[in-house]
Amino acid sequence: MNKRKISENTIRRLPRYLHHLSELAASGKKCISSLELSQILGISPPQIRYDLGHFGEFGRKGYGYYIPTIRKEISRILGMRYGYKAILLGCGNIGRALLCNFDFSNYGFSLLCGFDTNPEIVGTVLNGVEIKSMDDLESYLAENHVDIAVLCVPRTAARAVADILAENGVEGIWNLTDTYIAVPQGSVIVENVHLSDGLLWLGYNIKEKAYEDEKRKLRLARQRTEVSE
Amino acid sequence: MNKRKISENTIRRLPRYLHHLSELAASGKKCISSLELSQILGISPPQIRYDLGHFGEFGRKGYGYYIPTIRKEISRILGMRYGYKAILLGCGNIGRALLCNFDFSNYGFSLLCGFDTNPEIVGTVLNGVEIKSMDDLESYLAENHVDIAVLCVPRTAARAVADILAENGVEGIWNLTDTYIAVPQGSVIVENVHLSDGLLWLGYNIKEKAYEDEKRKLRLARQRTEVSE
DNA sequence: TAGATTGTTAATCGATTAACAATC
DNA sequence: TAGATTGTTAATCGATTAACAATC
Repeated sequence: MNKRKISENTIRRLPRYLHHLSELAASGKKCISSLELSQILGISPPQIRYDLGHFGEFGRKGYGYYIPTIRKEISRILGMRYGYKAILLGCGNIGRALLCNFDFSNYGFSLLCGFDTNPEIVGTVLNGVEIKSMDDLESYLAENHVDIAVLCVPRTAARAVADILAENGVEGIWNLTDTYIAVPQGSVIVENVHLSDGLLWLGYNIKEKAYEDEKRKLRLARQRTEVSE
Repeated sequence: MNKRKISENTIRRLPRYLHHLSELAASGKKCISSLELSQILGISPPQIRYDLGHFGEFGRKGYGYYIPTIRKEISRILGMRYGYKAILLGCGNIGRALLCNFDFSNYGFSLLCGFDTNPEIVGTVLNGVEIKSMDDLESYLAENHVDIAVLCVPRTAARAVADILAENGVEGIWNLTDTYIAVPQGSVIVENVHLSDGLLWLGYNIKEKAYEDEKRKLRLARQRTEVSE
């Protein structure tokens, strides 16, 4: 372990390592080499060793990595033991889907409450989480420390709500609206999910694959003609 | 424009370009330089020019890019004009959220129907989309060409459903379940969204920022002591 | 001990950017 | 024309990987 710079890509890979290691642990596996892990992840063995090497020496030469140790270490690196406090803004379809299905505690977060503007759901409890009025957001933030806001409001409200969050000490915004949010450098940290980007990426790759398949077919047809001549 | 290799990063940036250009178009802007666009996107001007340069010469020297042209070009590159056919698997909370809120047609996709196992919702219509029985999935795929499957089933069913999709000619899987799916090289293309990865990334960055802030505070305190001595 | 596998450096590879000719 | 900005090459920067000493 040394002070070499940790790349953004390394950080982005850590949650993936954790996910697969948890699956392996659930299946009863205790130990794994970087080679075996690389086959599951599609990431090269030196890449895995280098990534982990930024944070310490977690493996054992000649054996590999002990899964419980490495899971604990990655959780620690990701800050999962801090019990970050989260609130959820906007309990429409997406917000409700997260409220009801997403297991925040499994990732070391605790979801304090939700906020919405609709008077019909304000005051109700969804999956054990109370829905408060959006009007009370600022006063709530003044009285409670919130680390992360899960932003699920309509796109038209996204910027305004993000500003309130940033001005009131929220550390991070998990932006699940269908727009991007930009904040000044050094202010709140934003993860812009923007789901549709992944769908468009798929569309591009399907187009390219069809094109490549077509090219290969033509090449094969040409070869066959040449042989028969 | 030439045959230089197009990087994965370039493709991943295209949907973002498109999103911001659409917002600019909606605000009535007609023309933009790579410099101005870079300030909106946080991507360097040469990066933008280089990215676009892979696909053609869309700008005008001395002026910049005409927004309608560049939007059309990026849509074309992403394959948005092919009207890809999509189906949605699993109409639980997340699936329903996408059915009701996600504007597939806005991204050039058409959502044909949904599938679920719950007999109470099979046969119903949600936001104009018919929900069919999961039992009929294979026969549906045999009779209809489907480009993309939006996978929202429970994680326990994810792999089994993905296999059926891959074996029956679906080109791409937009995997919104909370697990990763691996398929053989050259088979169906998978986009593993795995939402929680982004949340963990936020957690890491909050931890690091707190640590950096702490270090800076200590440094300042030390400097002040030295000055007063 | 022999075999296996880590941790880490140096070499390589690929992505970004600086710079500038072309030209609107 | 002068000023602005693209498109593209060459230079730089950073990320990945090959290789191997260390060692379980």
